[in-house]
Amino acid sequence: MRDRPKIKDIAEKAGVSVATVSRALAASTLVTAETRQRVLDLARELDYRPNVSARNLRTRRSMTVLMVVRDVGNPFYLDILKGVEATAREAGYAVLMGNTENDPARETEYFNMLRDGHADGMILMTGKLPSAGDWNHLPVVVALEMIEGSGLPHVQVDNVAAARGAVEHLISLGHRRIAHISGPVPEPMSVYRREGFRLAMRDAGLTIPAGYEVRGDFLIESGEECCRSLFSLSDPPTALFVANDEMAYGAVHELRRIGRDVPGDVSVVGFDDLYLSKAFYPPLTTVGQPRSEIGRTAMAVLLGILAGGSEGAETIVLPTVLKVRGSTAPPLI
Amino acid sequence: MRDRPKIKDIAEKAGVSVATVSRALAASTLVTAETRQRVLDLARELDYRPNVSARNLRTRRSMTVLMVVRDVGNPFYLDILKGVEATAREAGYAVLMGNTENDPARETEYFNMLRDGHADGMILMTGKLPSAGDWNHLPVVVALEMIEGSGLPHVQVDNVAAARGAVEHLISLGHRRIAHISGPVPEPMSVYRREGFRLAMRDAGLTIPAGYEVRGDFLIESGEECCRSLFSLSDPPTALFVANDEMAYGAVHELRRIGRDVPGDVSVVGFDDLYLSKAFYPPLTTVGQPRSEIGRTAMAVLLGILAGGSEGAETIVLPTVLKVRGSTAPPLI
DNA sequence: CTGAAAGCGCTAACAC
DNA sequence: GTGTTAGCGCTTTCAG
Repeated sequence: MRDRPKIKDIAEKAGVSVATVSRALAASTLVTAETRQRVLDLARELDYRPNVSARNLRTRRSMTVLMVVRDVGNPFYLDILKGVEATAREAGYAVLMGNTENDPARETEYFNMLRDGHADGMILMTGKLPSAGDWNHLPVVVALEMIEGSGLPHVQVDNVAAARGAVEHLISLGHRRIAHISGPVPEPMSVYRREGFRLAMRDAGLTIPAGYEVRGDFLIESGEECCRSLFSLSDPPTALFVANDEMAYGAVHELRRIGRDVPGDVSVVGFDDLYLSKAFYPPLTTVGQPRSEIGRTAMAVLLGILAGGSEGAETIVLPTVLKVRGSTAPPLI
Repeated sequence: MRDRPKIKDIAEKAGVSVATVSRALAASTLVTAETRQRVLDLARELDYRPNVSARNLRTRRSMTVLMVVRDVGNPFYLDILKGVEATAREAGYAVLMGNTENDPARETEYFNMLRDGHADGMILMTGKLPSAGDWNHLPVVVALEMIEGSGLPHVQVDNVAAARGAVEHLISLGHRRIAHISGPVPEPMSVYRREGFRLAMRDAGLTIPAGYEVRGDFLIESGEECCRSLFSLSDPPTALFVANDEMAYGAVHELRRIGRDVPGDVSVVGFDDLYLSKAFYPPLTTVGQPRSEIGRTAMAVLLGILAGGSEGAETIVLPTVLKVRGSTAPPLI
């Protein structure tokens, strides 16, 4: 940073004005090919790099986007981040990471970064907006989660339909006593997946016994605990639809501990298809989300907004795929 | 961004100069407590936020650091990122993500971001420096990997000693036919872990049979392939030391496929202690790295450099812990 | 303690 | 086509 050559240095050496250099660098048509080449050569020779702060100040853009998640430590976000990153860099944008850890103050703080010029737009995956303030006109794309009534564009999957499909798979195998380990209801995503479970059961004419819906928090340990609770019932289930893979890992772990074979005694379906789920034992049947594509699409929508395009609060729904693997089988009876 | 209040607006309303407002906002001692309060109140009222581009241009700092990895999609980096992020934000720094995917052009590009003012410093976890150019005086901290002769500060673990400890664990259980699935030698980290394997074997007076060292690439699939190669030997091993957990998952997968029980027939030790390794079946014995602390420490060292402190190329070595779980047991014989 | 004024390095009118 | 000039919004001398 210290003593870096600036446009003025190039201008002097080239015997032209700073404006011409700026134009040449910007590949403007308003320059002779010859002067342009001279400037370019000089720039390379001096190892010139434009100062981004100066450029940002002048253009009022930062060429940076903010990707905000609840927990950077969650592997689920990885492929999404990768998709966002790839699409962003193709368009010349850098990606800043934001991590809220469910702290309202930090949620607000990241929104403020949009206003102080830190970033031009945001991909929001926390599922919530700061309580105070008017955030609706900001260049924000909601991904993964759903913020009802926000008027913001969304990129997501149909959690209800996907969950329903997963439960229908269990039903089609012959299961009738199916339990659900849900996420942290009443968060929308958890509610949707539970709703899919209920719809599938209802459509098959099956009732959900008392105690067959237990609430977890998406972490491995809570999968174990919920499973324990389910198998202390007098009439335990033969199949589990678990709202995410991590809790499914925990559930399988617990089942093994209490001596139940998966899928021999109990079938288990997860949700998300984390990349380790196929290496899991038994390989986990689960709902695959197109994570990388969610990231790419969300970024593409954001780029559209930043380019001054679509103001409409479109909702893009991407398809899920049920990955049938080794953790599901027909019931014993 | 549009029509945001600026310092000038506050100055006018407060009836002071912009300089005074700037000072008040910076909590300078050169302002009366009273004027300061007036400015602060006004700032809150107008919902003022300083423009970062302007500030960065003037101060010649971006208050941003760059964290560069080979592959953002690798879960291994998660806790490190989390540690970096936490320490960075405490100090008022934002974290930009860089993803090289082993592309030399991108590696150079991220270094250039240091020079164009995009970031003030960098935490480098790719294990390599761009070939051309003089990067040694830049505020860069190498984490996780080792770049010999770079003259840069490092934050890492002792891979040789850790690997050695893992193999000694297998030896102490009674194993003598121990094989090693290595990472992509000759990358330093892979070489070190293999070196630890060799030292432990040598010290125990054990020889390494031909074909007992196979080279993988750190991915699940290569664990499977390497394992297949090992168990097509006429005299296969009774224990495996695998250079990372992902390949260990693949190896266990393959062992199961060919009908070998883990740890009954074959013991397996991994390296990294990914957070799913304890939910794996069998729970994986592995070397735990203090990932979050690596991130925090690397960022702390970088902050020290940015504060104009230590120029010395210190190397900080953090401790590893062997997590003995269910994938290792004494050999059958 | 406060104000006036000078830029940080760049882009974009506006002239020629 | 090219040069001149005026800022972008902020911090920081330098006077007072």
